[in-house]
Amino acid sequence: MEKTGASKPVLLFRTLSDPTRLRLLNLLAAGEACVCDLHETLRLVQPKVSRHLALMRRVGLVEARRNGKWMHYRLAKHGDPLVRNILAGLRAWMRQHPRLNSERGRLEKVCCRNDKAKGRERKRS
Amino acid sequence: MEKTGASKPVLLFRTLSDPTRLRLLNLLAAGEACVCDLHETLRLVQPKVSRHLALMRRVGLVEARRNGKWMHYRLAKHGDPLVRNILAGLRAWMRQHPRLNSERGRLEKVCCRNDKAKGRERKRS
DNA sequence: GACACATATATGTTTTAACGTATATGTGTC
DNA sequence: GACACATATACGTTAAAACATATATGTGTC
Repeated sequence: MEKTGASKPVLLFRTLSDPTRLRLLNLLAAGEACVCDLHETLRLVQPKVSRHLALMRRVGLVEARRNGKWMHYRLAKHGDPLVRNILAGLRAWMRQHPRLNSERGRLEKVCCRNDKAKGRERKRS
Repeated sequence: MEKTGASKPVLLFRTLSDPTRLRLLNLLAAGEACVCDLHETLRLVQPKVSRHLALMRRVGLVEARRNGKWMHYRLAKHGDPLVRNILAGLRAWMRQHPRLNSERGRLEKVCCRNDKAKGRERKRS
């Protein structure tokens, strides 16, 4: 392994080279979110979202935090200048992309709705 | 096609997510080079190098120029800030990578040697 | 046109990654 | 412990990428 020495950026780029993962990163750029919000916003089946999040987590792009039944994902704080640089460029690109912007907008609504549901659930107890 | 709108960076990242292509970019970061110099430096079979160069050319990462029998490849001038940003970060990373540095060093020697051969060939005519 | 050399592409095969679906794990409530 | 819900993983299938090898193209020389 690691014959040519370029394996770290290769892994990074490979991880970024999937539309679903970029859409997830786009949503997470707006802040922390739980899996249900993400998969509902993107209208993707839950295992698909979980799988991609797990992959990005292994690579160190995102971090996770459990809160009761919910897993909250967020962008990782990247010490590596290469990663920081690339993510900054990517976020700039995403900000001027209509469809991705509207997905971020949709996430807010979904989050809101789900937070209320969670609230109600807690009230019942 | 283009359902989520993130296809451009996806293509870019996918193109960058291969060790051979990164090694080629690393060599081209030092300047123009012809296919024979590249495949000799990396000790890879020629079709493999040609294939990867063709792919990067289609994506717009590199440009080519024919000079007699030889095809010279160079990094493309990237108008797109995303590409520029990413390539700048990548080059910075490569510069501090020993194995990639030594490959760039080897390229110089190979180039030198091949240029002499080309010169001799031209002299013969 | 015949030949040599540099480069490109085509072909068949193998590897890798994404997918959908099913199922497992983990947590809170009763 | 039984159940409901959120999330994760396992499994079999399908699609994409990389590969080695063979062959085609393109250019210069005679």
